[in-house]
Amino acid sequence: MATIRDVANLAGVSVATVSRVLNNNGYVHEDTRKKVVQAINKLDYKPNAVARSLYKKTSKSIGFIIPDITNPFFPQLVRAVESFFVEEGYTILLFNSDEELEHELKILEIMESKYVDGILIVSNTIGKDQLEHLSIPVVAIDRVIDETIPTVSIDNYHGAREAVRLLLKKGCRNIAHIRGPENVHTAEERLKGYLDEMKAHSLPTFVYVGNYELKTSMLTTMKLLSENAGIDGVFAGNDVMAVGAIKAASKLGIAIPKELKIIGFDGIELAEAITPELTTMEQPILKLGKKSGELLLKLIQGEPLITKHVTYHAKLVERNST
Amino acid sequence: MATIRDVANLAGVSVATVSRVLNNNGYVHEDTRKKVVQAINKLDYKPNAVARSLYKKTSKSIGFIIPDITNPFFPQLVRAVESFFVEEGYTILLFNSDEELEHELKILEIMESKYVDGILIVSNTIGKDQLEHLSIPVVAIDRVIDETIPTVSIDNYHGAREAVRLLLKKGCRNIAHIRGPENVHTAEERLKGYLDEMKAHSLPTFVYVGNYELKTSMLTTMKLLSENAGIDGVFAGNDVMAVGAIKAASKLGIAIPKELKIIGFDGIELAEAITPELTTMEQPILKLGKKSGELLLKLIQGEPLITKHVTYHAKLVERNST
DNA sequence: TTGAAAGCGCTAACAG
DNA sequence: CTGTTAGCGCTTTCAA
Repeated sequence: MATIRDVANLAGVSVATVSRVLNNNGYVHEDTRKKVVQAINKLDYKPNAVARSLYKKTSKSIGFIIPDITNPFFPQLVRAVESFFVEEGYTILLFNSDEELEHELKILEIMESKYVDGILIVSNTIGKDQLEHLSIPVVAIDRVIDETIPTVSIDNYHGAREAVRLLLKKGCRNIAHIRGPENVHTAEERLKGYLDEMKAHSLPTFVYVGNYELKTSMLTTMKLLSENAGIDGVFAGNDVMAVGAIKAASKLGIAIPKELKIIGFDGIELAEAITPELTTMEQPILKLGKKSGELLLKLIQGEPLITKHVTYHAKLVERNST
Repeated sequence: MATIRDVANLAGVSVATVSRVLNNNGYVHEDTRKKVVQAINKLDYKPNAVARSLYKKTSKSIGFIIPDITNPFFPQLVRAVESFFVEEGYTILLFNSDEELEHELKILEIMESKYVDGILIVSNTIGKDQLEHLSIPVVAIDRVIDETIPTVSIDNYHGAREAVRLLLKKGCRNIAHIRGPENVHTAEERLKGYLDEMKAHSLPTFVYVGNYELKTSMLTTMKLLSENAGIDGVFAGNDVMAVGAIKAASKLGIAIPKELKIIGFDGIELAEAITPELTTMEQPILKLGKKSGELLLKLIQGEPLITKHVTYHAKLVERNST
């Protein structure tokens, strides 16, 4: 690999001059510029990003921590984030944390030592303390970690209420909720929305704990259906669990949506792939990704954030499961 | 951020000594080591990976190019690769190429300038020429790029034959194939397998071109069913298209598997999420990821590769669509 | 308009 | 066992 020195020698100039044409700053005579460019081409010279990083204390890279890329919610988010930052000349370092705090902390250390310019994180486990002392800008996605740290998320509470409202409108009266894991912020909010909406209509509530996974949800649905006669609607805490609920109904020979109506939350692609297609509260996943990229970039560039917290709304998408 | 010099000053030793305790090489007296360790802790010092990279010409990072993380085949692959390399102390730079050559080449340049230690790539578009002159070890996954470059893939040809054989065994005689995009290696191999197996049984062939996507495949299936009476089996080039075929059948009111049997290829999680669950030729995706990691790591460490090409076999997983 | 030289933080000879 | 020093490849004063 050719270095800046090789280019300088070949062009018969100093490295400083080469650096100037590389970065397009400072004065450099048109003739010398040409010589330098020629040398660059001839040697197929590419500036060494590591050396540059060392000096500039910036790496043109973003660290992105997600729980698990295998969870269908994240591929789209990652894609949106990556697209945004590639445009801006940044590279994405991707880490799966499995929501394990210890792992997350290790990742944070790696990021510090690698001089990442900014951090994007989706986590329930991490707290503001571990993030604040970081000296690297951070934006949280999907889950609010703390008032002080910038966040892009959606209004889970009202989304949940709207989901329940649809079931109500469709005639359901005995609506069960399969909630996401305890202590997970999104799951708690959605639960609260369900509870409040049901209470507002003086209807009974049926809450079962799921873990945002398909198989467990299928089993849970079977259980909840056998334990409670007359359930005519299910609001699942996310789409994956809703799909599990649909599978359960189909195994039990229960007709959807005639006998049982099911609504999910998230708007992942899977919702459209299955039969019947799943009605869901669709999150603007791409927007989440893009907006969090924008906030982080501003932070990196030292601009102040007017609003630290951006909240989007989930949109009802009616399909065939209701 | 504290530097090695700060640590040295605080501990009252030279930077060399600090470096020695950091890297655990060379002699250093137990007492001095202790002083250094204390200073490190006191300052919460983390070695600067960028500076280290510059000197060692290695970055402890791996570049990974995939077409699109949004394609359900890749999350699992990425996860497997990431898990493997995290263990080994490497970081993953993830890039989506959309299979665009121009984009792939730009990514390669970025990787060179960032001193990535190794490259993993899934691509149909790139050729050996652009990879060979690279001076960074490369391992191709899923698709053979060239004899000369190490590859981990599966035997698509025989997998396809086995898929067709199952349909045959189940009594199908008019089996259609929705193939993947033209010029895509995996798609060509699977097509060849289908053709040869059908020919071996002197059965007619029906080939339609898909693009590995769900919606197109659904439309294509409708078309193929309307154009050819008596189709009783469909071998889809991948699971996503098989799901599309199932949706088409369900829209048309065709019973699966009674009237029409469908088999896919890949073994993605979606196959199990839908109803009826999809029979498929399951690829050992995790193994693919792990093995390619192993090969790349050997290459990085300068060990010779005994076998440049590792081929796995897809495994028939019978579910309810056949 | 250009070059010399210092230095980003670290590692690895080389002396001592 | 420890310190001095020369880089890794680049950017940026400071002079010329």
